[in-house]
Amino acid sequence: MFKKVIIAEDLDAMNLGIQQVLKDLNIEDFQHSKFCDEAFLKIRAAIQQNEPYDLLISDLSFKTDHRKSDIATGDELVQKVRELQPNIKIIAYSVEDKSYRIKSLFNNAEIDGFVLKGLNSIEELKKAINIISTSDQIFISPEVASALQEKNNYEIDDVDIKILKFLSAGTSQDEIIEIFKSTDIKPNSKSAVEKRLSKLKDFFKANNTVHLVSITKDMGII
Amino acid sequence: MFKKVIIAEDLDAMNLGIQQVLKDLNIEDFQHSKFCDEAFLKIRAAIQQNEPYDLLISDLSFKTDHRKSDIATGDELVQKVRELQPNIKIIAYSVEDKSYRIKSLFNNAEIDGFVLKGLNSIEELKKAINIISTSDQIFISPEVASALQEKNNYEIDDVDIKILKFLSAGTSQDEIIEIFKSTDIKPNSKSAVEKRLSKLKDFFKANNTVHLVSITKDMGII
DNA sequence: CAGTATTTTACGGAAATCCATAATCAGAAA
DNA sequence: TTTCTGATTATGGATTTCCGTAAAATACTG
Repeated sequence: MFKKVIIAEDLDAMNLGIQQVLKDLNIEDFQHSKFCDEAFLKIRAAIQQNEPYDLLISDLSFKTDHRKSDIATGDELVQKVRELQPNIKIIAYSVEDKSYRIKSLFNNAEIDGFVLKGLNSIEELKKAINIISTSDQIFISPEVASALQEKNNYEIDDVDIKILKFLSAGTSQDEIIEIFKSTDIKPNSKSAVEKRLSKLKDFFKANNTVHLVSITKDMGII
Repeated sequence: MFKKVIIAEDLDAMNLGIQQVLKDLNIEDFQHSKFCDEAFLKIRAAIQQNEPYDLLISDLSFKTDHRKSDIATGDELVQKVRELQPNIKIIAYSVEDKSYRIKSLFNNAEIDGFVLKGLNSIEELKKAINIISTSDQIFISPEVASALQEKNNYEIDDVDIKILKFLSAGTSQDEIIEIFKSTDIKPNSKSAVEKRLSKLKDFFKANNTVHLVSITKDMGII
């Protein structure tokens, strides 16, 4: 079982629930952080003191802080922690149920577990901790387990996401092309951007650009 | 102080926090529901048994249920409860920080308090309960208090929202006009819809329709 | 190197939208 | 009734997006 655990979660009411889980599992040594960068600093300090954490339990969405913080989202935190301490176990604990984002957490940050905050998430969190502490298996809440099986035949790349983000920020296609040209982004012709958009609309079954942006916003891609 | 309280909140981990608050305030008689319609039925039953609730603490967003439910969101719940039992006190307890939606809760459902889930929301919830139980004042978390002061000089009406919703669902302007004509919605000419859109873009400082839908989605209007 | 495939770019017409102006209509006031 | 006012509708042209086709550039293969 894990000896030393850190929790990154900003909602105080939610923190109580997680701490209850750890107490039930007889894990005494845990800290929690309400801010992403604070959590990161604690993890780094623990490594330097030769007493690294075994487990990070992290929320994904944090209230945007008044002070400007280096790490704003749980996704970033998890990513950076994985780079800093490759052997730490990570559980994401979130209401996020968009398969695209969950899959990306497993693939990119190589998290070990994903627990969906929900009606019985406390029990699920316990189960996740048990499984992950005793084996190298991953855990994922049953409601979203299908996310990992979906195979995206078509891969959405960085440029696609850039285009979508610009569109949702009110940039016209022509302006996007200008920006791409001036910042040396590879395919920057009118037709290239148009073709990408058309592929995206096809992929997401969107009737038009407005619809496309609406869908991808809902999915949490942008 | 309140004698009988009901909580509508689906996340089990969050429930623990709220219950802690009630215990701290020596409120013994409370129930919680994980589903909106369940909460509504309990409130109605309590009235029929002549033991109505004094206070409803409700979340706003609920996981969409597998079973189809009559009441899907906290907004609806709060609205219906207010109609059913006008004298009940209602506190909304949510991460929602969009001023438009908060204002609408106070104006339409006449909630008595709004507590923003956050770093210190447990203390705020206590304070809210204290204030509301002893007076007819309203309570609103300081971070979002400004929501009530903003005066929208321009009022967005139902038709505006219908248009925005259709747009974000991929309906073209022409199709919207068709739909409006066939369902007898008052201004249903091409130019009327265009004019409304242009006003909306002006109001929300949107560069184009994609931007407009993106902004209004972010604001929680659609 | 020649030949083939894939990607990127170019072009052009159709469709949709954007936007300003003018005509029409309905209700209120004179 | 007439006149005024504001709201709705109509019209037309500029701009943007949409979408297919084709040329050009690049990569890949034997």
